[in-house]
Amino acid sequence: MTIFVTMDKLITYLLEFGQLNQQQIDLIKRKAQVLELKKGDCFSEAGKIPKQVAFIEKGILRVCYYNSNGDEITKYFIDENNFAVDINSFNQKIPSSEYVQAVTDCTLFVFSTESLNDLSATIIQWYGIIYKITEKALVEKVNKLSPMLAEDAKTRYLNFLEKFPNLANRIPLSYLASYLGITQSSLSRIRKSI
Amino acid sequence: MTIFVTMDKLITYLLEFGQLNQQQIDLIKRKAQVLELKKGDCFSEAGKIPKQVAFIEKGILRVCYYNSNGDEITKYFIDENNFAVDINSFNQKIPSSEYVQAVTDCTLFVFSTESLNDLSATIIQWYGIIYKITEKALVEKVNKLSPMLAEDAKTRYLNFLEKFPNLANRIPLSYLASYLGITQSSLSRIRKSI
DNA sequence: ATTATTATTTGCCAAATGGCAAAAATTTTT
DNA sequence: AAAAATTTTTGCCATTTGGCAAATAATAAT
Repeated sequence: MTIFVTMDKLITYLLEFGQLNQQQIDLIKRKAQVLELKKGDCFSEAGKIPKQVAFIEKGILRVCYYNSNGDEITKYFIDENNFAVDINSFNQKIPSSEYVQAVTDCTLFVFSTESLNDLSATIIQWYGIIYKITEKALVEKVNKLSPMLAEDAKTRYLNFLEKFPNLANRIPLSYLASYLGITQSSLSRIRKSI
Repeated sequence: MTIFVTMDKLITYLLEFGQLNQQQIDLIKRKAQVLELKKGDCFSEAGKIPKQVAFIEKGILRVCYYNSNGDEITKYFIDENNFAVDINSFNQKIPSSEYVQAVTDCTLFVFSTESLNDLSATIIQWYGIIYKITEKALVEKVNKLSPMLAEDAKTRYLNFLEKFPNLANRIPLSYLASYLGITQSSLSRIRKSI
C-alpha cells in the first residue's frame, strides 16, 4: 500500500526560519522518509549514537532517562510540529543517555545523517535554518522547565493539562508523574482534588 | 588608570568552537569592551531590549525574573568562562522579561550588537562559532534543570555546593532558595541539617 | 467470559516543605 | 561605637508530598 503524504506541515515549519525555493523544497521532501510509530515504540535508544532526526507530523514523543535510583524519568514531551533529536549526542556522535518513545501513535518525517549532509551541501542556507530551529527549541525547553521548580505539583499538573489537554488521560500516570517531578500516587491524589 | 587585560580566556574559549587566525583574534579583542560590575550591579534589565552580549572573565552572574506572585526567581547562575545574554530577546530584538545581575564582582568582556555585526561581516566562520556556543550553553541549561525536578531540595542544594563550592555562603540565601525552588527558611533548615 | 496482567487509587503514617512572625545574627550606615 | 537596616535562623503549626502495601479498576491475554 502506498500512502500519500503531504509534507506541508514540515515545509511550512521550515519556511518560518528561512527562505527556500521550490527546487530546494522538492529536495527536502525527497530526502525525508516517513516513519510510523505505534504507541510505545522507540524512535531512538539510550546507549546508541543517534543517526536520525525526526519531525513530528502527528503524535507525541517523550524523552526519557533512568536516574541514579533506576527510576525512569520523563525529561520532556515533544509535540506535533517539532523536531526530535538528542542534539548533543547527534552532533558529537556519542551514545545518547536518553531514549525517545512514542507516547501516542506517531507519523514522523525522518532525516538520516547522510540526508542532512546532502541537504546542507545543496541548500546553502540549510544550517542557518537548522540552527535557528535548534535554538528556539532549546530556549523553549529552558523556559518551560525553569518555572516548574517554582510551582507546586498541582500547578505544574494544571499547566500540563493546558498544554496537552487531551493527553493526560491517555498516557500512563507514571510518564506524567516523573515529568512533573512527583510520585504516581501524589499525582493520582492531585487529579482527584480537581 | 589603564588596566592591562589579556583576553586569553575568551580567545581560548572561542577556539574550542572553531578556528581563528591571528588577524581575526586581534579584531575580536579590539571589538570587546571590558566591563567591571560590582556585586549587585545589573548587566541587563527586564523590559529593555538587550544590546550586548557578555563573556564572563571573572565572577558570577544570575538571571532572574518575577513570577506571577511577584516573587523574584533566580532562573540560573552563569559561571566564569561562559557567555551571558537573553538570546531570545537579543535575537528577536524584543524586551527581555529577565534581568541579569552580578552575584559577585565581575569582569566582563562585552560585545555590542554593532560589534557582533562587524565581526560576522569580517569573520566568515563567526556565526558558526556563535551557534555552537549557544547550542552548548542551552543544552547544558536543559540538562541541569531537568533532573532538579526529580531530586529533593537537599540534593539540589548539595549539587549546587558541588558546582559552586565557594559561592553558597557569599550570596543572599534568597537568591539560592529561589533557584532551588524552595523558601528561604527551608534552605536555612537544610543548611543546618548538614 | 474468565483469568492474568497492569495501572490506578486509596489508606495509613512519616518526612519534607511552606507560611508567618519573632528572635538572633550580620552588615551597613551614621 | 551605636543605631539602623538587612539577612538569617528559629518556633510553631499547616499543608504537601512520599513510601509502602492493599484494594480497585482497567486492560490484555487466554
